[in-house]
Amino acid sequence: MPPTTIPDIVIGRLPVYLRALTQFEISGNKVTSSHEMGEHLGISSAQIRKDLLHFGEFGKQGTGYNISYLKEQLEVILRVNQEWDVALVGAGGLGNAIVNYSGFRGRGFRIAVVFDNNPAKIGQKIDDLIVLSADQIKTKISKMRIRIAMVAVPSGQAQSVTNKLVEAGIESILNYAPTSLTVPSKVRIHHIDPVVGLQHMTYYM
Amino acid sequence: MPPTTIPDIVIGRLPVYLRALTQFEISGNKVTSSHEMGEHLGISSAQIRKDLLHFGEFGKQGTGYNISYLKEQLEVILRVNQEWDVALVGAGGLGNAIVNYSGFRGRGFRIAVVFDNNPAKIGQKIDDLIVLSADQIKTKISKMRIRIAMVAVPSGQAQSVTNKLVEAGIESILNYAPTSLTVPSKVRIHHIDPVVGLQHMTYYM
DNA sequence: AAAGTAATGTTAAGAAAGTGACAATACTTA
DNA sequence: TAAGTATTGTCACTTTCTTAACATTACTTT
Repeated sequence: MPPTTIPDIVIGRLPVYLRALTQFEISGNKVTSSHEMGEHLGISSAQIRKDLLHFGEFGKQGTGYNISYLKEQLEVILRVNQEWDVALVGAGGLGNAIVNYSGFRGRGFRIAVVFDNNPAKIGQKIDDLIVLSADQIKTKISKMRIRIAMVAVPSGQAQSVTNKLVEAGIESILNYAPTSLTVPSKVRIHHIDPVVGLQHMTYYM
Repeated sequence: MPPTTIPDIVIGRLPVYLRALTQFEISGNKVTSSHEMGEHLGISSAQIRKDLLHFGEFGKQGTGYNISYLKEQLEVILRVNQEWDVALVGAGGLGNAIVNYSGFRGRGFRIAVVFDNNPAKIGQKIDDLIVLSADQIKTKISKMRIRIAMVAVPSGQAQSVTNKLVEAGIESILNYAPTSLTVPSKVRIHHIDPVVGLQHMTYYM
């Protein structure tokens, strides 16, 4: 199954399926169906079946999907059957919240290092991690072989920080700054902007 | 131009266009083009023109788009030419970061009230706001006529909090908990889950 | 054991979204 | 002023995505 042929929009739904399966598992269920998942997520059952079929046959006709098995398979597909070290730039309020956020662990990610350019922040501890100077981004990330980073600095600094990260060899960036960023095409980027979601909804109000 | 006929996916891109225009404006530009915007956002110029044309003719042939004019128009379309009061449930690390986040102001939103169910948190001040008991969600939201809420509580409590919000008359919810939520069809919901973005990217790594 | 029920895997049709091309228009330069 | 350049508004085409339908398979009940 060559990954190149699978639409990106399908890949984007897999983490949502994975999250739903975790919920079902916590509820004590062993088996689910495309219908149940679709109901829960507001997606048609046909779409879920078709999406999964891009990667193999994970269900049993007449029965449905074994939750823990399908979960494992999705974790392998999404490469989160391992834990990725992630670098965080920005140790302000948002950065602190990100480090203390418990939702990364157990879903494939671990904040391994934090940078900031504010001398008052450097050297301070955030939950086990000592904040390093932004000057060390390149050396530290190279040395630690970190491939994923999060940007949680003010908009004005986001592009220059991103440039440093790219230079350091980062391949994927999660950007919390409310600004678009320019990166080489080989670097993947995702944006977390709550206002985009809010404005999308106010259109309908 | 009847709003009902405009695809939701188009609406979803408007906040991104608006954000880009703000960036251009900060850079001191007065005029932009669909080509420049597309370049900046990684979207084709034809798509941007087509999206905007759903709402009217905002550009001038040969010249491009006046940034401040197009910005104003998008703000009107998205209903953010006003400031919406937003209720926040959850005064933990994430809730604190949300209240202190400066990115809502100036983009149409203001955190107007904060709730938590932890007695240790109730009565505490977060940046001008006093944390109220979650028991007051219904009365307070009704009284203040708040229509938008954010959920920043642990996954296990997210659904019950959401139910309360819906009962209080909330129309749009921004959910920070890493879980899907069930709401009546009249209620709009958006999810902020950083792990979904990360897992989307690790697929390609 | 047979009939009934449930759910997948799979295909084809339909719907939606995106792209390319170009006439019309505005500005710029010689 | 005339020619050249830039860029929108717009349409038709192409590609992509979604949905509906159903044969096949597995389980459940009588």
